Order: sequence, then C-alpha cells, then structure tokens
Amino acid sequence: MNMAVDLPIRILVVDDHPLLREGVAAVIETQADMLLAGEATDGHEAIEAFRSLRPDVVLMDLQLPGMNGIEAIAAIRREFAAARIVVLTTYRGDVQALRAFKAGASGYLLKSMLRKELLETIRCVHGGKRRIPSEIAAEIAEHATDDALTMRESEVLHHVALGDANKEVANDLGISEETVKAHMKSILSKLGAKDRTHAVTIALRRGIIDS
Amino acid sequence: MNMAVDLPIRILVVDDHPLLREGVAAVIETQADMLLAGEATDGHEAIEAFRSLRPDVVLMDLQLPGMNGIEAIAAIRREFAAARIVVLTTYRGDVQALRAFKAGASGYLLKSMLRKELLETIRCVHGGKRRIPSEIAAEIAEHATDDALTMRESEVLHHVALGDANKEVANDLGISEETVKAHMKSILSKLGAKDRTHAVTIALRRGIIDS
DNA sequence: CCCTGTCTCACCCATTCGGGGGATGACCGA
DNA sequence: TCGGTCATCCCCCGAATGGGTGAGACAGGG
Repeated sequence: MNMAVDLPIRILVVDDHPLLREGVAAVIETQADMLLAGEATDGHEAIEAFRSLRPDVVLMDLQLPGMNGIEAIAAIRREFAAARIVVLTTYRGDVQALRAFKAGASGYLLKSMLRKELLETIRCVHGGKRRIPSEIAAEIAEHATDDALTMRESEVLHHVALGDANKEVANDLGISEETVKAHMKSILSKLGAKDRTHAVTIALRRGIIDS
Repeated sequence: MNMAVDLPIRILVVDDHPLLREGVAAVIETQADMLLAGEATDGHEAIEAFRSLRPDVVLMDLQLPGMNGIEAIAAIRREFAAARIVVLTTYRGDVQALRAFKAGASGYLLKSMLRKELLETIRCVHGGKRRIPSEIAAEIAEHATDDALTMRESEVLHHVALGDANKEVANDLGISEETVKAHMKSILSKLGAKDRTHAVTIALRRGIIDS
C-alpha cells in the first residue's frame, strides 16, 4: 500500500452557475488531496472535458442548458465505464435522482449540503463506493414502490400540463380520445392525484415532466 | 470628497446553499474594495444579521426556508430605509423579480451570471443606483402589461393546484362555489390559460404560486 | 362625487372530466 | 407457452368545468 505518494483527486465541475463553480473550486482548493481539473457549463462541454482531462471525479448538475445532465452522465459512462460521477443539484424531486443512478451516477448531493459532506462524498466515490444521502435514499425508496409513469403517460401528461383537453391530446398523438382517457386514469391512479391539475402539480414537483 | 480613504464595501450574503455562499465569498475576497461582513441562511437570520452588522450591501436569495426572501427584504427596508439589497437567485420567473423591487430591492442578479456582473452590480448598488439586467427588465416590462393576479385569485389558484375542486376551494375559503368559479374565470383570462391545469402550469413557471 | 377594481353571488348550458366497467393485440421475460 | 405489462379502443353516466350574462357591496383614487 503506497499511501505515501497519494496523487490528488482530480475533479471536473459541471454547472451553468459560475458562482457555484467558484464555490466548489474554493472548497476543493482548501484540500491537499484534491485538485480542480476543469470546469464545464453544459453536457456537451462536460463530455469533451472528460475526454481530454480524464478526471477522477465529476461533479454534475442536472439542470443544464442544452444537453440534460442525465444524458451527459449516460454518455460519459458509455464511453468510460469507470467514470465516477456525483450529482450536485438543487432539490428537483425524486425521479431525477433515480434516473441519475440508473444513468450511472455514484453519488447524489444537494447544493444545500455542507462542504463537509461534499468532501466526504468525493473521497467516498473516488474510492469506488457509492454514496447517497439518507434523505434522498428514503425518497427513492418511497417512490420506488409507486409505479413510475410510462413513456406514453408522461407524454400525455405533458400535453395536459399545457392545457390540452383529452381530445386535443388525442389529435396531437394520433390516438383515440378514449385512449387518452385511459392513460389519464392510469396517471391519476399512479400519482395518487385528485384530478389532472393535481397530477401536473405533482409531476412538476417530482421532475416527471418539465415546465 | 475624501476618495483617498475608501472603506471597503461590507457585504452580507443570504442563501441557504453553503456552496454558493462560499463561491460568492471567494469572489468577494479577491476584491480589494470589498469585504464579506457575514452570512445568513434564512430570512430571520438575515434580519438579525443586518441589525448587528449593518452591511453596506446585502446579497439575498429569494428561495429561503422559513421566511420568504421578499418578506425579508421588506422587513429590512422597513427598519433600515437606506439598506441596499441585491436579489441573487436562480431563474424563478418574472413575478418574483417585480415583487422584489416592490419590496425594496436595488438590484437583481441571476446565479448563472458571471462574477464580473456580480461585482459591477455590488459597486453600482453601493453607489446608490439601481441595477437590473436587461433580460429581467424586459420580462418585467412584458408582464407588467398583463394584469397581475389579486391576492384572492392567487389563493384560489393555490388550492386548485393541489387538486381541489371549486366546491372544496369554496369550503376552504368560506365563500360560495359561484364565487370561486368567478375567480377562476378571471384567472384564466388574466393568464391567458386554456383551462385550470394550464393556469397552474403558467403560475408555477412564473412564480405566482409555489410548489 | 363618480368611476374603477375587487370580491361576492346567481343562473343557464354545452362540454369535459373522471370513475366504473370490459376488450384486443403486441411484446417480453419466465 | 404462459402470465404480465403496455398501448390501444369501446361503453355508460354523474359530476365538474368553463363561457356567457348580470349584479350588489365596498374601498380607493381622480
């Protein structure tokens, strides 16, 4: 065990908020065993940066302009299966967290967490382990039993959120109104919503559909 | 004019994200004419901190646990009419911005903005001027023509977002169902929404209602 | 003092929604 | 091959919704 010559952990920060990047950088720079390898502001940049920098750990926001953070995680992991990626986001609901792990994330951090947790998570993930805050784990567990919406159901709900009546959704999707109603029944049941409006509120909160 | 002995601008940062606070602090510390006076994580702390520290400029997030950022701004300005407060938030819609200015904010910054703009805004506001990014100004202007929802209408819409039917809203607010329907008509008209569900989507996007 | 906006309430009526049934074919993993 | 899920479609029917129109009370500003 050559603990004596530990190389610093090289970190890539992906976030579209320069101020937050500066904050993370400032925290990282106080640590002897960490090094800011680079920064990126969107998914495409993140992938390119990973290719050229090969960081040990990536801190990735999920709300990115252009390419989604989840897609970026999946893309990086497809190319570099050993990549360690930590999600670093403001609270955006549980579905996002679940998706991030399915895409290959190793950790999940909320921006409201303390620097101590940030550093612990980076070291933990760099060591090959996964790390999930208990709040997030609880939420994932809570909604893992609930059935997730199918692709079609999400699509229907997205149209409904924009004010389309069942008939209009049916036209847009090229299906029967009766089918849309069937989907709606399923959506209301799965989300435990009282009506379509409530369903949209829940879905927006959980990140199932985007504004 | 004693420009020779400029005192540094003392800054109070109010945000519930420690990492962002560190970022702002790191940026401020690079400036010779600025000084981090203190930090607060919610509205109450912000008010107390202002009383004891009397900073020259406050950077205030609007999404705060407990007391709202807008309320905190109003409270501080009630007590210290000369307080210079800059809103520093992620994009949360235009209504928030308008409310912030009405509450007494002197500047509005998005977290996605660059450090250069942060510093310019701090200096500008400290000098007694207002500073509003053109994007924000345009959005405010755009929706200033639209009628804003009244307090009662927002209240109704909030209940509707949670899945309450008109009858339930009526019971909760102690008014007639017919009145709720009248409010709904007004809401749909003002927001240009196709139905109640659309109205909720628009209102959430614009920050008219929360959650 | 009048006018405007807000909040309140009422009635009519066509359309939409949501809950209850049931059914078919396709696909996929056991 | 069997069972499950998904997506599609159909029926009935009571309740909710949204548009139209009207109107009284009350506060505030010009």
